[in-house]
Formats: sequence, C-alpha cells, structure tokens
Amino acid sequence: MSTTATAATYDFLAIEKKWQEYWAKHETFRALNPGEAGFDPDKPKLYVLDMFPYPSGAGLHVGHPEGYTATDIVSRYARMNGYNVLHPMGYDSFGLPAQQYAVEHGIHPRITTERNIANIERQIKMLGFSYDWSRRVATTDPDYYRWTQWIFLQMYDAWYDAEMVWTDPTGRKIQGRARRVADLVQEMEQGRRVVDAAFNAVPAPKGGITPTSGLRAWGDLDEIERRRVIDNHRLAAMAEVPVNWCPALGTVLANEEVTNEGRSERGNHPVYRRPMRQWMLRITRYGDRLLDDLVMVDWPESIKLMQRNWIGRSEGAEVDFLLTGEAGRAVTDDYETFEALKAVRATQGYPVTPADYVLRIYTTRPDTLYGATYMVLAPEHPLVEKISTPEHRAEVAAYVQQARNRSELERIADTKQKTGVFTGAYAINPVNGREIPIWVADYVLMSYGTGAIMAVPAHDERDFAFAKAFGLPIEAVVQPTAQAVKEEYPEDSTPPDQMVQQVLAGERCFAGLGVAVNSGEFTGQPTSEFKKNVTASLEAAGLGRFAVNFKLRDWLFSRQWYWGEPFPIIHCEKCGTVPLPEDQLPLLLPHMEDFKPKASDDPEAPPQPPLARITEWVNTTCPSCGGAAQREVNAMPQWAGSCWYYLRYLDPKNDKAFVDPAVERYWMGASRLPAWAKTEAQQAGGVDLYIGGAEHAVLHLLYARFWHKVLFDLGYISTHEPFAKLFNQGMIRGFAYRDSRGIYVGYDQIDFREDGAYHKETGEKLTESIEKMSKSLKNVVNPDDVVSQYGADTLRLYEMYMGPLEASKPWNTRDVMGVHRFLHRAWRLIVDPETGELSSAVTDGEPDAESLRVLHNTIEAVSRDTERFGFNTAIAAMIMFVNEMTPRDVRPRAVLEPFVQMLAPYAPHIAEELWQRIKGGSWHGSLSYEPWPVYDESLAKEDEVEVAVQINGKVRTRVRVPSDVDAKGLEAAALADEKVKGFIGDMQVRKVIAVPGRLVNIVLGK
RNA sequence: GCCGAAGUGGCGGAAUGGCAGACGCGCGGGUUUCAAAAACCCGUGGGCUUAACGCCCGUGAGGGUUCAAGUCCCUCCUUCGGCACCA
Repeated sequence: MSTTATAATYDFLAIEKKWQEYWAKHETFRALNPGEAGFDPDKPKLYVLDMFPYPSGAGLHVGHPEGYTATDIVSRYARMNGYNVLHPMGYDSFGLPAQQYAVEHGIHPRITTERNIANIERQIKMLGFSYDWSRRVATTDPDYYRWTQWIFLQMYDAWYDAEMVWTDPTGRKIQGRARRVADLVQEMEQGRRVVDAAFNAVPAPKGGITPTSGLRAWGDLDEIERRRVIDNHRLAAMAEVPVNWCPALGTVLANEEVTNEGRSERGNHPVYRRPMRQWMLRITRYGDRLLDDLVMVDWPESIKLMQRNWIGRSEGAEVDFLLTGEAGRAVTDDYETFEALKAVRATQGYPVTPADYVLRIYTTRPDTLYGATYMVLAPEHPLVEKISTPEHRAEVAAYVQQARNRSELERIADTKQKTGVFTGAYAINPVNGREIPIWVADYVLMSYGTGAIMAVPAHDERDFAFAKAFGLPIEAVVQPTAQAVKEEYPEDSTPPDQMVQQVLAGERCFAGLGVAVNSGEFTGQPTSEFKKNVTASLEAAGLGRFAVNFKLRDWLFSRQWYWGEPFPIIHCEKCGTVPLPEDQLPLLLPHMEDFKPKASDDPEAPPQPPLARITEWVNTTCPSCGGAAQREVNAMPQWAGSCWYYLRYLDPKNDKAFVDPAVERYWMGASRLPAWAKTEAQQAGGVDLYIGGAEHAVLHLLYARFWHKVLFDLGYISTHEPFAKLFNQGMIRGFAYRDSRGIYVGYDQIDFREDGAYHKETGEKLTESIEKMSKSLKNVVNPDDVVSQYGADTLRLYEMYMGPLEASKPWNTRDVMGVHRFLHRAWRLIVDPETGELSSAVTDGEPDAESLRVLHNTIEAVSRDTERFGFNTAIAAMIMFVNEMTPRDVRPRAVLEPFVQMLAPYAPHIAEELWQRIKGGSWHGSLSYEPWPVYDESLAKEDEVEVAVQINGKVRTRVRVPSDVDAKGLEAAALADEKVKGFIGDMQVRKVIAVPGRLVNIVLGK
C-alpha cells in the first residue's frame, strides 16, 4: 500500500483530483450538437449510454462502476479514434424507494432525493468517468417531467390503428400504427369505421350495417357513448381492470412489480387482485411489433428470449359457446337454442360480435373441441353472477368471495390442488351441440384470453387434475403415437403402447400432438390440420375465429403515492377526462408536509392517493368548459421517467420540444461505425451501445421500447428501436461468511488464514459462500473505501480485470493489489521514484526492433480486445508490456507514449499525468483526443518463430523457422528435425498437416 | 415443471478446431535490508522418473466426429438466471 508514499512515488489521490478538476474546468468531454459552433459533421457519431442510477440512500455499490467503466472505456477509445461521442449521465429519481425512505426517516422526498443525488454524483465523479455533465438530467426536475407529462398526453391523444399498413422511411412495410384521436373520429364520421356492441371502432362491413349485427354508426351515438368509444381506443386511458392492490404500500402495482410469490417486489408485502378504475397504457396493441422488431436489435439472445416469453404470443381460436336453459334465458330473450343461433348466423354475411348470450373462450387447441366436457369461468368473470342458477348462487358467491380474499401467494401455492364450484348453468359445444356444465374455478385467470375456457381434461394437465378432483368426465380425442406419449412421461416405466391405451381410456392426460379420434368429420386428421380446418368451419358458421393472444397485459400506469409525476389530467363532470393544455405544463408536484400514503392490512381498504388530501390543489376549473373540476390525484409509476431519458440527453435544455428533430436524427441515426461495432441493428439506428444489468430485461427495456414506438409512429423520432446494441454486465457478488448458527460475519470480524476464514473473537471456522452483495450478508464492498485506499484508476482497472464483462464474478479485495501494483510499475517506467523526475531510462532515440515488436503486439491486442469488450485481456496485454519494459534501462519515448495512450481509456488519471510528464513543457491539455496508436504488422513480426511439431497429435518438439515460411517449407523443416527423425524411425509417414505459424502434425502408421 | 446460460490449477480467469492454464492473486525460493514492508528476480496443474534428458494423466461424467476437441455432435450430472395454473 502506498501510505508511505513520498512525493516521488505514484500519488494517485493527488493525481486523480488534479485531472478531475482539469476535465471539469475545460469541459473536456462536452459533446457538441449539430448546429453548435465547433461541431464537426464529418465525424461519425457514437452514443454510449449507461442505465442511469436510482439515487438511493446507500449510494453506489461496486456493481455500478462495472458498467460505467466499460462504457467509459468505449467512449474514450472512440474519441481517440475520431468519433463524436455522446456519453451522458443522469438520475432516475422518482419512485417508491424514495417515497419509503422519506417516510421512514420523516424527511421530505425532495430533500432526500437531492441529498442522495449529490452523494451519488460525488461518487461517480470520483471515478473519473468522461460524462458530458452539461447534459445531466434528473427525472424529478420539473423541466424534465414536463416532457414526461407531455409524452403522456401524446399517448392520451393517440389510438392504435391495427389495420393500417404503411411504409417507414427505410421502405419497410409495417402493419399497425399509432395515430391521432382526431383521425379516428374522422374515420367514424365518414363511416369508414362503425361501433360494435363493446364500443370498439371496427372497419365498416362491406354490405353496410345490418340490424342483427349489433353495429352502430357514429351518428347514432350520443355524446357519452362517443366519449366511451374514444376512451376505449386511447393508448393512455382509464379503465376498470383487475389490478394488483398492495394495501401495505397503499398503492397498486404493475404485474412486473409483483414477485412469483404474489408479493410486492418492494417490501415483500401481500398483493391482491382487485378490479379498480386506473390509468392504463395499451402496450398490448404493440405486442406484435415489440415481438417482431427484436430481430432489428443486437441484444443478448437471453434478453430477447425473456422479452419474447414475456410478450407470450400464442395462436389459437376464439370459440363461442351458446348458453342454454335457465342460464341462457337469464341473459338473452332472443336466442334459446344452439340451432336457432346457428340458423340466424348462417344468413349473415358478417360475424356477430360478442354479446351476453354466448360464452366466448380462447383456446390454442381448437382441435380438442370434441373432448370438451365442461367449461370454466374465472371468479371475476362478469357472467358468473348472471348465469348461476338460484340453487347454486349462494355457493358460487361464497366461492367468488373466497377467491377474492386469497392473495396471489395463496392462489399460486396450491396449483396442484384445484378448487371450484358448479354454477348450475350449461353451454352448448358448437361443434357437436352437446350441453356441458359451466364451473367457476380460480385456476382460470380473468386477465388472459377471455377469462373463460373450455376444459378438455384428456388433453390438458390442469383440466385433468380438476376433472379428477370433481369427478367430471374425461374423453380422449387425440390419439398420440407411442413415442410422443413416452416423451411426455419420460420417467414413467409403463410400456408406451399401454400408455397410448391409458390416454384413449381417459386414465392418463396427454397434451401433445397426435391424430384426432372421436371428433366427428375431423376424425383421422393430424392436430395441426385439424386446427386449421375446424377454425375455418367455425368462422364460416360465425361461431369462432382465428385469434392471437398475448401474455403481455396492458400497463397499469397509476400509483397511489406522492413521489411521482402528477398526471396532467383534469376530471370534469361534463367533459369527462380533459387533458391539461400544453402551455400549462409542467404540472408541478405540489408540496406536501404529510406525504405518507394510507397503508393498511385490509385487502378491502380503498386506495387513498396522498394528493387527494390537498383539496385546494385538487379543485380547479375545467380547461374545456370552465366549470368546476378536479385534478387527477394518482401519480405515474417509477418507470415513466426512464422510458425516454436517453432522448432528453440529446437536447436537455430545449424548452420548445423534448428533443429537436435534427439533433435526434444525428445522435440516434444509423452509425458510420467501424467493423467492430457494425451490426444489422446499428444500420437501423438507435443508441449505439447501452450497458446495464440484466434485471431490467423486461421492465424498463420493454416499456422504453413501447414509448419509443409510439413516438416513432407519431413522427417525433426517426428510429423504430431505442437501443441498437445492448450489453448486460454480470453481477459482482461477494464472499459471505457465516458461523455454525448461520449468522453472517462482517469482514472486519474475520481472521483470514491460509486454510480458511476464522472468527476473530470466537475462533470458530466460518463457512464461505459467494452471494449477491447485501447488507444482511455483510458482504458489501463500498467504492469509497476502495478509492481512498487504492484510487479510482485501480478500482476501474480491477473491475475490468476480474473477468469477462458479462460474467457474474466474486469481488476479491486481495486481487485489487495486483492491478494496483501494475499501475505503480507503469508509473516507474516513466518516473524516477527517487527524484520524481522523468526517468533517465526514457530516451529520445530510435527504438530498437524488440521494443517496437513488444509495442505493436500490445497495440494489436489492446485494440482488438477493447473493440470486442474483452477488457480483462486488454489489461493483461498492457501488464505484459510493462513486464517486458521494466527490466530495460533504455525505454524509448516512441514506445512509451503509445502505451500511455492505450492506458488512457482504462486508467485515465494516471495516463494524463504520465502523458504530461513524458511530453514535457511543450504539452498543455488532455490526451483524450490524441489519435489512437496504429498497429504496424511488419514491426510486430519476429524473423523467426518456434512451431510445435506433433507426432500423431502429441507435441514432441519444436522447430525454429522463418516467420513467413509456407506450409511446404514448414513441413520440410519439421521432417528434417533430428528428434522428429528419431520418432519416425522405420514408421511410415502417412500424412503431414502443416499450419504456418501454428504447428505441424505428422501422422505415422505401420 | 418449462426456457436459457455456464462447468478449466489452491482462487479470479486465458485460449479464430491447432503447443491447455496467458495475465493477476496466493504460495515457495532468492536479491536487497539490522529487521520488516515495499521493490526486483526465479519457480509454481497432478503423477512418474535415473529428478539432467524425458514419460504418463489432465478442461463436470460418458460416448462420438477429426490428423488434431476445453472448443463441434449425442447422452447424463451439477450450478446459476428467468418464467411459472397464460388454456
């Protein structure tokens, strides 16, 4: 350790402070926008982005600098290679953690947020990253959230035209586009769209509206109905939907914020499903494009897959089952039997839209329709109450109530043990006219498909379990091959033929593909063919249609907390929801002394947003009619600000627009990148490199893509996708130690000996494990400590040297010394430790061939490795350079200077200092823009190389040959070798493989 | 349960199908020193050996392709990550 540092040795703390002040003072890393004085349009651009931090009270942990260092290396490398580099930083400062921290400590979140930002910014600056600080944003700044609110209003004023086929500026054909609400109104006014029974604006039927179609023209709607149609189509709209209600947090949460166990991601509180009227963003409209456009981006396959799974597109059919008897009569006066409905529909040119007299289900397996033996409604399904017969009503109501009171946790806990009750109602299977019972069970989810299913116990595991539990019939309609059923039950030792018999007998469930049996006219058809045919036949009869479903659900966009963006919306009794006029933005978050949300243990407690308590703020006038009105009192969720921050960095001070279009086109446009960064993705444009943790795989990254596409469709930005290239850094974990009772022990309590870790006080040997860093495991490493002990350059270098960027790896403080020593050695190459002056070994003379060879090998390795993000091996190459140069007493300047440049992206402070010293009095400034050293292959080559010689694949000797020898010459040299001759003896040389520069393999035989 | 990624010395890790273990840590030996630290130099996968020359075994396990496999293919095991009643 350098606590004994004299003025002459590498005084990293002073050097780092000096250069950080220099960079700040000279705005060394300021990136100029097109149009600014000094902007060079001939340089290619590179937009290098970090996932901006959440400014928590704990400050940075060592995981943050890992990604930040990687992007900093790329940024600095790119500047030295002649790029205009945009490398900004900011803070994601709204959200629940700040709210909770503030509640716990009794301090206003505005204050804690400012304090936390100040601390985290100090830490980031202490690490010497080359951010353009003039572009700093915080999502809590009114100048920032003004535009978050503005974008929300654009979504409010937009709808998704799923039918529209259009061509983007690159000539790509796209189906579906967000358009202005005014266009929708116009289409309806002109009669191109009509309104169906569910208030959807659908393309007008060719033959016009028939009386039985349930369709209406725009002119036939009253004011309230018209508003309902429009609201039904807005990309941002309020809707009564089942939401995740967390009474303990006093707010609702998005699906993405609820854990597998049905608890809140934050705080681990129970979450309940409740229907509530909330703001929703219709991300599901973009399901297909969010899925399809993943091919445009250069992202880790694992992340793309997670997004694909999250979107969860499936194809199948919607099928309408007619309700019969009492149930049917309860909901319809006009149609009582299946045959009657079928007859009516047969006369129609246009399929009838959903209405109460049918039970509409979604299935991916329409080929199993003949095996449907009962139906199931989700407890929240609107038909449950209507169709339950008097004798079952009490039981159904009790079950529904019980399901409501079970948290998600409880529902998930017993997926094996199915529950449910019979409603007393029956439905008619459209393919065979059979009446089957309708049940209610919570294994069917209201939020997926139509909230109702046909149950085919013979071919669905869940239905099978339910049928077994309640004694419902199981009828096989798919005959599997012996092999298919064996694959489904690999552990089972039953002979495959017998398994097939068990499936056909309804004793065993089979969910795979096969050939139809007992399926009327379809019997004998393979599954895939059957699906197509039966869907077509249902469609022809108006009883079903091809359908696509997504697991992705609309984004619940309101929260009942204080610390978020207020909605720029006013509720007027006369005009409905009214957007705040643009010139009134930002709508400032009003100050509150008591900002606590109303928390509760009661799942039935209603949400009470804190803002609702400021009556003088809530009560306002309607911008539309001028009458009395109320402000929206919910706040936006954590993710709102992070959906578009990468766009604000481009033009952070603009008060006319969230970004100037010309500026956006430059920084987000397709790059003129060198080979190393060129991918198909970057041709499509976007942020050139985005580095962050994989924990955002579906949340932030999906939401941001969604907003981006909306802004693209509305013409505000120029690219389909926000992030052309994404890279996930691996998690840095820490060694954790616990005693025999399982209690974790902090590092300061541990005596590290050769054979393990011992407790300093008890002497007990401790168990070591590698865990995610966390306070409770007492294995957190604080960057402040590392920097004060070893310096920022050492921390940066160590984090990059630990291993591949994408790998998860454990922090080992002992290893930090290794790179720290390297920096000391690099320092002494140039500075005499005795005098503090330039070392006398540094000469102006012509470099010798060997020094040049070492240098150019290093240039080659560092350049190549940096470009492929192999930062660990790039550092290894620089260490080798220093190890080679250290013993020399003549070290030519011409060799040292390029080395210092190569060190600069990795350890910028020491590099600046060494550069200044080696350049001497003539140098003033930063080396940040000095051209990167050029690799000269002719200087890197040696005249002679050693090549391994294998006999039958085993290395037996080496031969020295000229480095440019060809395969023939290499073969001759190997065969001429005495030792090789000895090995050959009287054996026969069957084959010789000679790979110049690599090896020779001599294959011998008898 | 489903999907994905990964298994290499005492440790972190390196290796376009071409000399496995670069580089660092740790460890052993040496130089320097009154001594220690620091620094510098040498050694360091395991085993055998006449200890020089040299040989054998080694990248989670087993099989395969190839002149040549850590790398490609098949089967299995383990660990980590994601999803999880999505009809």
